[in-house]
Amino acid sequence: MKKPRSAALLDRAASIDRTSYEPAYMQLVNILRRSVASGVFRPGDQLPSEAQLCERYSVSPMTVRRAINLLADQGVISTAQGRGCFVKPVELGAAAFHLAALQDLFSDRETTTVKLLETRILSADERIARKLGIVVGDRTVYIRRLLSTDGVPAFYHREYLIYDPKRPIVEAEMEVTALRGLFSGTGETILKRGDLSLEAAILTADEARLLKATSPTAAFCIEHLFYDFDDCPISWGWFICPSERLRFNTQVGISGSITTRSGVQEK
Amino acid sequence: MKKPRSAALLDRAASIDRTSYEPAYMQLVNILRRSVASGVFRPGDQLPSEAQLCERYSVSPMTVRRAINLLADQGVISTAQGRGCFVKPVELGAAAFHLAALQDLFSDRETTTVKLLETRILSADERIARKLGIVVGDRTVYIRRLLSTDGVPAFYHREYLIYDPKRPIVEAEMEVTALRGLFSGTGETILKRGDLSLEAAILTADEARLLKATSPTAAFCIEHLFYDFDDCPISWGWFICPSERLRFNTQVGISGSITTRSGVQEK
DNA sequence: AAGTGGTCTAGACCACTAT
DNA sequence: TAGTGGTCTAGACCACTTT
Repeated sequence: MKKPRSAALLDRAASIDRTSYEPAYMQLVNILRRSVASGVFRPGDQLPSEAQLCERYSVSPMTVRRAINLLADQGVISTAQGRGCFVKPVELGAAAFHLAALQDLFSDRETTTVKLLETRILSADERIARKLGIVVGDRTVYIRRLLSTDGVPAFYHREYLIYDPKRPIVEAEMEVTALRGLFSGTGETILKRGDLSLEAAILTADEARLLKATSPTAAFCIEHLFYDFDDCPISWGWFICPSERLRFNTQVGISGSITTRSGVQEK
Repeated sequence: MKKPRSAALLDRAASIDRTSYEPAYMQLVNILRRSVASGVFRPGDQLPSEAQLCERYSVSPMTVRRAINLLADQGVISTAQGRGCFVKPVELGAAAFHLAALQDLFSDRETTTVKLLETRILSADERIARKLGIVVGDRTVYIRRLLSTDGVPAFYHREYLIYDPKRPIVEAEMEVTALRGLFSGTGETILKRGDLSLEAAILTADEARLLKATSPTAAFCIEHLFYDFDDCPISWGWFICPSERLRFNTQVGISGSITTRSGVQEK
């Protein structure tokens, strides 16, 4: 078995500032992250043991442990009981594209408008019935919306809702605020969970016309199936957004960034 | 201010099994997750205070704290100092599509083959030079690969590598194992970090022919820019994958699932 | 003032790995 | 056997919010 490069030396200048508002465990996380980012520790290297870190930075084992756990959660290191902590190499499979990009499209601005294109009662065909867990012929509400920011069409939304006169979901669901709340997690909601699926698609002629896009245009299509608290499907639909108006960006590996309470920020 | 629905009652049957291999904090995470999933706690509800949880489940404050932190990390609850812990509503913006789906395309199977379509030295034009941080005319290595699983073309990869005779990256980079290792995080790598960008695209005639796809076909295009340990770009390229051969799936909200050490699993 | 979450201590014991 | 990570205790003190 290959002997891993071991901890040559820690950044001797770095230490925990007890007067800082920043918690000790977070300072330690950032110290170790910087050590990895600057090449003091390379992929495969073994980190100093927890006991060594305790002594070096004058913190208790629980504080070191917390920093170690955070780094492991962030995918920076891997831990192996009885062996040690090791710096992980870059892993492309660990990358994730966050839907927050789509959220930002309209939820940050005050200039978002929703145009209701169509709302009507529709009898469920076999395909809809199967998805929503109802029987063919049951009534659903078919909704088509166009969301624009600053007057530019951003995305097009089609949705089949279960029609239930006992539940006032139709009115609430059609509002702008309902969609905004859905993305930002604010406001009331009767949804417990949802399954999402992302695919690439080519806009149909109708979609291209609505979205004021040149045809043919590539687009993202986000299919959603939402469930209520009884785990019954209540909404099936798609968000369609031209690729040129939405980019998913992410990073893998360690950059020279620091970690804050709310995530990772650029330096 | 609206009074939140408070903790009516915890699942009285649930308790921490001290003989279980499963740590106490993880058992507590799952107990609380199930409470949310089953509707005992609804979005907006306040959870029992940490002190109450300590007493109810006979664990120390640190153990409760750890469970609380995990649930907050998972997006199940939000915490507010001085006020309490509250169940978060479904937030579409919190959804993330993981590239592990692409990784599975070939890394799980033994039947993955890489066909090198082209490898040649290329003088950098203005566009390439800007991306790779070199000057126009500098030599780069242009590589085109086709990755197939079970004989079916899965994705097409084009890449510009910085040509550096001092660094044996060219040989290593061209191997199948290099790509596999890149996705799975195994093997040696000289990459420190990478920026990724996902867009939807329509296959060109050439791409459709190579990928044996009908034209026109929608595809995912994952642009990547990799950096070495000196933070210098060394590789710029694209993975192109027909949408019909790759779907990104994810969930938002709480399902009736349990959490394990490695993430979230279906029940 | 009382209650809440947030941090931290200084150990303890266990399971696992390497020598 | 020694060293490692993994869990856990039983408090302490602080900052913040609500009453």
